[in-house]
Amino acid sequence: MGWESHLTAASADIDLIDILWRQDIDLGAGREVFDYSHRQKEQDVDKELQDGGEQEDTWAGEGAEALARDLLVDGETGESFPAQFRANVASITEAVPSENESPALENSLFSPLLTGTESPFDLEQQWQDLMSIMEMQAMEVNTSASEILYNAPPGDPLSTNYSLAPNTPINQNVSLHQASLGGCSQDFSLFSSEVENLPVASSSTLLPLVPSNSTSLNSTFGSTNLAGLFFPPQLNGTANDTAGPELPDPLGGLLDEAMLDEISLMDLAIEEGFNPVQASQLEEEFDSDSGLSLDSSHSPSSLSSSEGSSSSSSSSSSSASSSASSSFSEEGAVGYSSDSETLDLEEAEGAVGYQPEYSKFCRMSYQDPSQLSCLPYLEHVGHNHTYNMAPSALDSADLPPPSTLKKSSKEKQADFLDKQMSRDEHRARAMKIPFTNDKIINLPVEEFNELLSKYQLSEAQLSLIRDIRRRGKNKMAAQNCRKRKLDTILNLERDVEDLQRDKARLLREKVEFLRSLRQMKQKVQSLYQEVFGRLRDENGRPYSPSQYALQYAGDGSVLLIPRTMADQQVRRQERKPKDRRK
DNA sequence: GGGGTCTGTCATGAA
DNA sequence: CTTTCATGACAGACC
Repeated sequence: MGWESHLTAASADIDLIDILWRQDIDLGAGREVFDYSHRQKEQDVDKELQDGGEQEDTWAGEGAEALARDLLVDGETGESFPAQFRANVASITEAVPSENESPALENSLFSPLLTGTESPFDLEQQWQDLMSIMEMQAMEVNTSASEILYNAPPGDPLSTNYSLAPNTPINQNVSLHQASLGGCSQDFSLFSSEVENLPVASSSTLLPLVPSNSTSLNSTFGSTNLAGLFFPPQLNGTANDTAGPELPDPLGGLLDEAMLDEISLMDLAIEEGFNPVQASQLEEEFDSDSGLSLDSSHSPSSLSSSEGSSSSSSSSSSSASSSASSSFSEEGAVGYSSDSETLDLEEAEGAVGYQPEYSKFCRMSYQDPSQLSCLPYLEHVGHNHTYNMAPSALDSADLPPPSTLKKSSKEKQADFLDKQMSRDEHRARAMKIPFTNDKIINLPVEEFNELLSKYQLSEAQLSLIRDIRRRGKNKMAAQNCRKRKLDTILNLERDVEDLQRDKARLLREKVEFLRSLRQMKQKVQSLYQEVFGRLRDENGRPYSPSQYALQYAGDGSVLLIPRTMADQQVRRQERKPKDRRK
């Protein structure tokens, strides 16, 4: 059924995630980087190094936002940089005496594309995404994929995907060991205009950018330091720069801020959420999901709509939910002439119009006995309660037994027929009711009253007839009610499958978007490092990444500006979104 | 014998 | 007020 396709979709997602994860491993993002305890430890060290303290919320403190800050979330892509990363950088920078002190440099490690980490964090949404992934894993027959996620250390595939380890090929590629830009020439094609504009920008506003022909770049900065160039200090609460302006995003409209926030949050949530305990809990949830325990997405509206759809789709069994009562009841009243004595009677009495409706209930086990007569093999399937009498049996019950039968067999048949008769039929026979229970139950009120008026009936008889009618109608109502309930369940299950398919597809798309985003970001990082590393001042010396930063102007030009200036601008730009979100 | 399912019935509320 | 219908709850029959 659809279940299989769902399974395949789910496994495709897992494959995709897994592939991405492996790619990131190839890129050098080791899982140990995300070790939680280690991270915390490193953060403590960071606390001592940083003076601002505004980013030093504890993990337990302020939930997602605190998490985001502590994880040094990339505001652009949501990539979270574990603290160990910072520590490593700090240790490297210590080896470079010419550089400024760790706080600034640490922060300078982060991409100029980094924005403030504050984000409109829809944690619940992220959790739902997580649950989706879990769900897909739970449905995955091959457990290997789920093991990867469940057992993975805090650095889960996704978060690992979007993390940048210090030794990623990107950084290596852009290291200034390379004499030319060939290594990333294709990258420059993205921003060739900016590169060409560099000299113009420098001459017009700020320090002149001296084209680099030096080969001592690496000796001065080291590739790691160059990487450090790449990251503005706005995440840093320290001296020089807490709020340098985030450099204009070269990716421009491609990277919508909201989108980036969401991505970053997703990463965090995933990183947070993928621990074995929660995974198993989620698994249990899904295991116990019978299709009725629906999540919030299956709201009453969904239910009603599904019922409405059931009416239209599932053999037109019921009409639109709210208006179903009247029409359905009509159908039901006629569809379930379960106490009907004979089909002939119905037809003779003008109940013919009801027949087409029988097909509606073919799926149900409590079908109209008259319908069962069309499917004789069903008569003895399942429960054979004495309440309902098969039409054929009813026929022979009302008619005298065939004379060809021996008396003993007659008695046997009579016993059998007695057993087949409903209790009300027994009562009616005992009370000598002069018409069939089918008439009693199914005749319209007027005709029913007419029928009663034709006979002289005792009070007891009338009472019994009214009870028979009431019970008969209620019996049909109960049958209809149960059928509706079953249809509703089936339709809800179908809806759940559809929604799960949609969700899996959306998750797939999301992962693909994240991947392309990551690639773009890496290109930008490469370009930044390449450009900055080649800049030389009047004396032919490279610029210190802790003192200068590149800034992309709106017109496509690139400016080299002092860090302090850049930080101020970042601070200004950071304030705006915060205000907007309040 | 106990549990699950199916079915009929009753009580109740709504239309 | 009566009738009809929907539905939850319960019980009996059956497997």
